[in-house]
Amino acid sequence: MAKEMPKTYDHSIVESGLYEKWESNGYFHAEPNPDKDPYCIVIPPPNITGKLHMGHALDNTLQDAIIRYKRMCGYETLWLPGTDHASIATEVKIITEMAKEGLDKRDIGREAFLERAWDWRREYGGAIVQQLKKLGSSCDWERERFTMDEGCNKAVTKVFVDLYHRGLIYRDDRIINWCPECQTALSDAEVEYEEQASHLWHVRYDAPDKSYSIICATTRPETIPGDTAIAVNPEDERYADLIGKTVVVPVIGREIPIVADEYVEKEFGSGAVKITPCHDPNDFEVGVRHNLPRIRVFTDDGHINELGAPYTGLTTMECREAIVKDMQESGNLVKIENYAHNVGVCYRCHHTVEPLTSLQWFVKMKPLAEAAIKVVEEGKIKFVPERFDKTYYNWMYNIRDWCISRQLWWGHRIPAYYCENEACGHIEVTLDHPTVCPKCGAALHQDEDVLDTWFSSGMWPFSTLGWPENTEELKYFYPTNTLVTGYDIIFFWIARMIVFGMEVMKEIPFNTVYVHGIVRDELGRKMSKSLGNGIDPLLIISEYGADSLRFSLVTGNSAGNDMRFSSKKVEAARNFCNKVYNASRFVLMNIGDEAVGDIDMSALDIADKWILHRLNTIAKEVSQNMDNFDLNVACQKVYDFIWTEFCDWYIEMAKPRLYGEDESAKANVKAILVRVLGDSMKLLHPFMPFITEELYLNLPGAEETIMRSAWPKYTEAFEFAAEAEKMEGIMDVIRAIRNMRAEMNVPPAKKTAMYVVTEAANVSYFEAASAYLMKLAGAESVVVQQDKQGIPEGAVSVVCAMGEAFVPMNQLIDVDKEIERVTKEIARMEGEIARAEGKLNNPGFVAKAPEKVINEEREKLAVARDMMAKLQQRLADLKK
RNA sequence: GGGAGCAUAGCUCAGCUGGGAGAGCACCUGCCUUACAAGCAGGGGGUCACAGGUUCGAGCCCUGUUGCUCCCACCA
Repeated sequence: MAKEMPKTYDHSIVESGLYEKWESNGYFHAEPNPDKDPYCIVIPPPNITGKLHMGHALDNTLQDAIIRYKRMCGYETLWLPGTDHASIATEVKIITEMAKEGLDKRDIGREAFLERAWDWRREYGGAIVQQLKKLGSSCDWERERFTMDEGCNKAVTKVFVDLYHRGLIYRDDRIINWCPECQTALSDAEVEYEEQASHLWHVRYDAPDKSYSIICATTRPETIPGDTAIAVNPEDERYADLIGKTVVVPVIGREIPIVADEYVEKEFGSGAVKITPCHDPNDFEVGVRHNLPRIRVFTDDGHINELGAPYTGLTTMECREAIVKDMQESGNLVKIENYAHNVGVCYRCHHTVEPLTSLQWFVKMKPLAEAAIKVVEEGKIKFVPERFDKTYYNWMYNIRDWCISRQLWWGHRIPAYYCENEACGHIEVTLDHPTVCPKCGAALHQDEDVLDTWFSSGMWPFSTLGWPENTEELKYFYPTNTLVTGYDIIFFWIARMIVFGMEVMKEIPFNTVYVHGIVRDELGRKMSKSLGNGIDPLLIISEYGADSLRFSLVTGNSAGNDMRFSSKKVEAARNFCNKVYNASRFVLMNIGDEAVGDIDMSALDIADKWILHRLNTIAKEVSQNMDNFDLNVACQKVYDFIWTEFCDWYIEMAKPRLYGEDESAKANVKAILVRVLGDSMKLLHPFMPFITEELYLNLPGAEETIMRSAWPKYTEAFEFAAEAEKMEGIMDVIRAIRNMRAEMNVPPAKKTAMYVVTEAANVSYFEAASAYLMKLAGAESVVVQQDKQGIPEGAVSVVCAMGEAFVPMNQLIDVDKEIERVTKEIARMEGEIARAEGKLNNPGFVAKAPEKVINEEREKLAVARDMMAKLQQRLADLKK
């Protein structure tokens, strides 16, 4: 096997067949299992319009890492996948596509349009699923769901009907955000704000008899035809005597009252505001308070209607220009100021949103928010990192009613049926599809509108598990465990899931929300279509492999923070794959074809104990980090362990025995190599599923798949703290000798004799490690002793904490350079002694610091003084 | 107006409950040492934004300042 392995890792070979095998063997599948604890993640369902982007890659890498870890830990692990119909996003795309064929959705009608939408879903909805598979996502595809499948439809309808009958969903003519481009209402969350340079137009409203006037400023003169009042602050003396009087709307000529309302700030502008209840949310409230008439002058498609005469038929922008011009002519326009203000735009099409009054369906959020706030306050749901609970509270405390009806066709149609008998006017909201009015027997027709796409995604954690049926899955996996998502959809989605979970299930939907940031481009810019700076994860995967992409997304950044995508980082990850691959190649080449037995724990040498101890420690730490959702730290630790400790040190230290004659030593070192490599693969598997599976399966004694093998756990048997510490001390000596050789320009090939002088307690350790000194520090022979007898005069000394190494190579060295090196060491040691003495001479430190810290400091000082003495001796010898 | 985050090596970023500053990349030196040049060995480089405070001890905790970013609200 090993002999045919090429020197360089090729991800394309390894990553091609594995996923299919995993999937067909059912490794991702979960079933309610009373013998195991459940662990469940529901995927944030990607839109069916979607193509995998870096955000998905990050989001799903994190989920997969968590789910694979938990699976190996022995949980019955379900990662439940699915896609979102994405009502408005999809409809916009389909309409755009149709427009290219010269078609309008109204031309083909609702049914034909929906057919087309389902076709779209069939055609594109699967693409993202395939892309998730490329990434290695271990989802249970047998349980794949869609927000508009039968079960979800049932859940959505039932929740709507129940909330309606409990008075938590209502229909009203209120001000909403209207996108004239998408021709639908939007929720507040679906409006984004952009600062735009504009003007502030100061307009004078005259009294009918011109005996007085009042000046108002506006950023939207096109709303003037809809004015139904002027408001001033009740405390404002300037206008006190005008309250209750009327003025005339310029150009329009209609008389409107002047009202007093606290909402008006005296200091801003002229202290008087024109009130247009139908086209501004604040004005709407003023209108309600003062019982003002509502004159809506905009049409749904952004034009002026007949109530806006004489501007009827113009677009809002044309109207703005026209009315400004007309007011200039009439002399009512007093002043135009430059002014920057925020304009709301549609989050899907980015067209300016018009606030306007419209008959829509709303969810009463205040009562629903209470429970949702409480469970976070009580810590039943935790955000990781914690600070995102503030974002959540901020939204929840200031929650406003949620407009859920959309004037779209692609989505869940609202289960409200209107009696066609106007005299009856009954509205029937029900799960059935009634055709006649239960009150009067007349015909019924269903509401034309569909629900906000986030209404259905809010139910995702329980609708996907079978609710409203009380399925085994629901009982077993709900509440789910972790929800992984970006901070940008806390409002859209997280908040609504918690609300619905508490309202419908009376139970939290998940206990942890792991929040990650945005993947930006290498310059730190948001990836966007308009900038064209998006990086396609699939291209990265084909060039470097999914493992490398995943690794680069997990390491080097912490939860909740944005990160920059860096191809250098992916390359570094690819190099790591190569490293791991070659380590495996080395092991396979050396274990040969014979079976590898168990580790003989009675025959471990110091290096063996060290690597097993380190493996054990890393397994414990990595588990803790995973449990704390510090995935980056966990991944980094595994990386360091494999590369530095296992590859750079242990494999090198294994070579003398592997290439030696002692068969039992050889057998044991093979067993250890297999064990450490195997466990390393397991620890790395959550992050790099493909390569780890491949390399694991090559090892003797491997189980059927790494993904269902047992996660390495801390074991008492591998606890060798004392020996490991000695080994680290010996490694220090090796490093110091290498350092000295490099500084002295000793050719790497030049081997020398070596004498180690150390205290009695360390002699056996150094003797046990003499092979390593030869292999790694360029020794051709090693003598360990407690004094300096027999050491050739003038041998170079390397002073370390655990002992002093003497390397006789007088001819090779430059005495002046050596003096310089030792002098530098002395200076360093002086600093060390001063630091330790400073601490220990501080009475406060000795009195208050923990004993352990004080003892460590004393130990350090003792070692430093000992080393100092040796260094000074050495310097004196050199100067002789 | 409210809230949050960031400021650490040339670059990108880690740094767990406070106990001698780390990684990757880049840079310098030497090595094709039969697992790996996508590599090995060695090295240089940081008043941890600034100012105070708490503490025996602060990159980490508290207060303030400066700069940058983001979210929410929306004073027309």
